Amino acid sequence: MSTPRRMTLKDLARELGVSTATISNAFNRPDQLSPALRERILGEAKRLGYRGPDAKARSLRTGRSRIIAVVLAESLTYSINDAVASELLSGIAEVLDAHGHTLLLLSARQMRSELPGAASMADGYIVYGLMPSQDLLEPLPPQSPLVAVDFDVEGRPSIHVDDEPACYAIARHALSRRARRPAIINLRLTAEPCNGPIGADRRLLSADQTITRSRLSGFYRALAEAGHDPAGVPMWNVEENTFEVCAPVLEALLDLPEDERPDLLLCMSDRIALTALTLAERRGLRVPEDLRLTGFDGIAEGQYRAPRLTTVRQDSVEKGRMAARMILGLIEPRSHTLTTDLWLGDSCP
Amino acid sequence: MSTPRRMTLKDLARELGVSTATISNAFNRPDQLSPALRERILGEAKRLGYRGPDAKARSLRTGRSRIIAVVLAESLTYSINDAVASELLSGIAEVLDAHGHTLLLLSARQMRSELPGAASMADGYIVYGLMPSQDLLEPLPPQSPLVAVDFDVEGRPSIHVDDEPACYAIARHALSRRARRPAIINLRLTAEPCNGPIGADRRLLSADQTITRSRLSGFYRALAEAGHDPAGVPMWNVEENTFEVCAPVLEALLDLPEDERPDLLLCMSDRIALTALTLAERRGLRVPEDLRLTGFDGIAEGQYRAPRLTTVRQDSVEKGRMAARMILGLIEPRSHTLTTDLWLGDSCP
DNA sequence: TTCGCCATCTGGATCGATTCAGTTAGCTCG
DNA sequence: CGAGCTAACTGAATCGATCCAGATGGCGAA
Repeated sequence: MSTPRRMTLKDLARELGVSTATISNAFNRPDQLSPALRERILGEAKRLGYRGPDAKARSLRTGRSRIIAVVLAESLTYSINDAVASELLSGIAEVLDAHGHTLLLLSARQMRSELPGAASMADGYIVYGLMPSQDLLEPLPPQSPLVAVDFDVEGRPSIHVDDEPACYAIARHALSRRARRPAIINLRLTAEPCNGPIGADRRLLSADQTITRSRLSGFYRALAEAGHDPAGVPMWNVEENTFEVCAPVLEALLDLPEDERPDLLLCMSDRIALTALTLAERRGLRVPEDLRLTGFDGIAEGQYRAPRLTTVRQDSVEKGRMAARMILGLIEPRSHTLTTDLWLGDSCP
Repeated sequence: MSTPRRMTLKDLARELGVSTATISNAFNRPDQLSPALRERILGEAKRLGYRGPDAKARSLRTGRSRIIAVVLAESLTYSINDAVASELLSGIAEVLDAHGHTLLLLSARQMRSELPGAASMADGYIVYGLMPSQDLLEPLPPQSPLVAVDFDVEGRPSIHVDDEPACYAIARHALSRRARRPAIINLRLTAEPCNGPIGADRRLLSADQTITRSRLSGFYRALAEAGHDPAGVPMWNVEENTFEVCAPVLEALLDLPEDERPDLLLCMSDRIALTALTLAERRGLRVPEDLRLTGFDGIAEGQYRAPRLTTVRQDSVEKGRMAARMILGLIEPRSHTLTTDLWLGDSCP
């Protein structure tokens, strides 16, 4: 006889001899009916195994699903297994949960012309770190709220940290002690994959990823100020902010003959810097004596290792909270730039 | 004047002079109408800006939402920023996406008596690594499919790896070279938090987390076989599989006087072992000469560092794929145990 | 010619709630 | 006493699709 059809609000109304509107009110608007009746309804509901109004029906009727979709750049593996992204997500989840919403996870590669499954029914979209040039946002319902994190979308609010000044500051600090041969290790520049050294032709101007461009621009400013020709400073690219992708690139760099090997690495993330640290130690290079390193993000691991990482601390949890509040309409949707702190560690004293 | 009301299937039908059923078929059942008409409908739909059938309405009518919820133990911060969990998630996402489903993320702490927001409308639930004793699953709709990963739920399919034999094998290998003072570092044992050394009273029998119990039991078997009294082997607990939570515990352990300090650490995860490795190096302890280490999971980072980690490799991506296939009904829902590989590295040769 | 069949298309009931515009009863107040 | 008001509750339309049970027409076979 299969399943005995889930009990509906109407069944419960019939059972209790009241109208469906009253049942609905008992669940959603306590002030619309007498406490006594409400008690009786909720009690009977529990007794009869009615599990509350059906979410699918409610979302059709009200037009709201209580789902917020988070669109992550790249694959989920990459985006999720990353201290920064996971802090962002937990900040988002914290606020959503406190307001009865849930989080749908989408990766950029799912942004085909038609959104998969239920993605189109989200009440809003938080989009994290896409490349502006890839126009992946077209399939999103144009009317729904959208907040961009770490990049910009024309006409939409976005949340950033002060990447440029922060990178200027950390690079300035690093260059206050003379560097014979500084180098920049940067995160993905463009949609086109590229691991390894980058020629001057494919640099700042072509940088598509917003944070990469801002951070780079901060580094350049400090380098120029310190008397280096930014265009002449070696730059190496890593496609993904993971140990396994960074490692080969950094190994190639560290295996350069001593007179070509950089003595200062301005890294665009702590993950890169920590990978460099691990690989340097393995080669018997001393940090900071033989190699100085700066990071970005301020992830916990960087502060536990010896030497402690010199880095820029950003509060990704707060970034997530703010994005969520904005998408829920708890604060005015308007672009924000959060501040960061310079953490002087031992990797670049 | 607000928004000019989203165009509906009915509007499109009127516009084209066909029935709504035909429009619906054009989108969902191409074989139910002539190719020519279908062409015309899809063309006109695009021209008029009709973005396809509304997901909310569809899910009410069909009873399916195309959403699969993944319930993660603990907070999202902890669960997500973990190589194993993120591999699991990406395996799940890969399969879901290929079949037009999307992934809703829930944390165990959201499992209150009423599921938040749209969580109750999921078509199925994949639950990861909860403690069986905390009965968090009660709020889930009892009829919907459920797959448990890394633990068991009465009467439901689950997916495991062969924790016990794998841990037996790696401990047996580790103990084949005489250990003066082995110790076990294990993941959370019970719902009640506990970081640090654990007395014999709160051990195997009280272990609530399924994988902890299985792994521990494998270690015990090998220890007993090697002539150690398992109950006498020091055991230290870490609450979370993160650098920042493991570090203080391991620091306390490594700072013991030399004659009390373990010379072999059987760790329940690579994260623990890698943290131990980092902290040991910082103290000038040589691995494996002064301290031997084994891990579990086979995460990438462990194979890049020197010394390479001796560990048990499990395929978490495949675990995720299998869970997703099961929940979508692509394979028979039945408990599975995946096999693992022993990877002999240099941390415990 | 007539019958049956298939391909194609249609009408309308239905999914399970929410919500708005009432209705009723009880109470207050001049 | 009766008008007016409010609190408490109701009936029915509605959200936007899906999908069953037909209706229609054209074509081939007997």
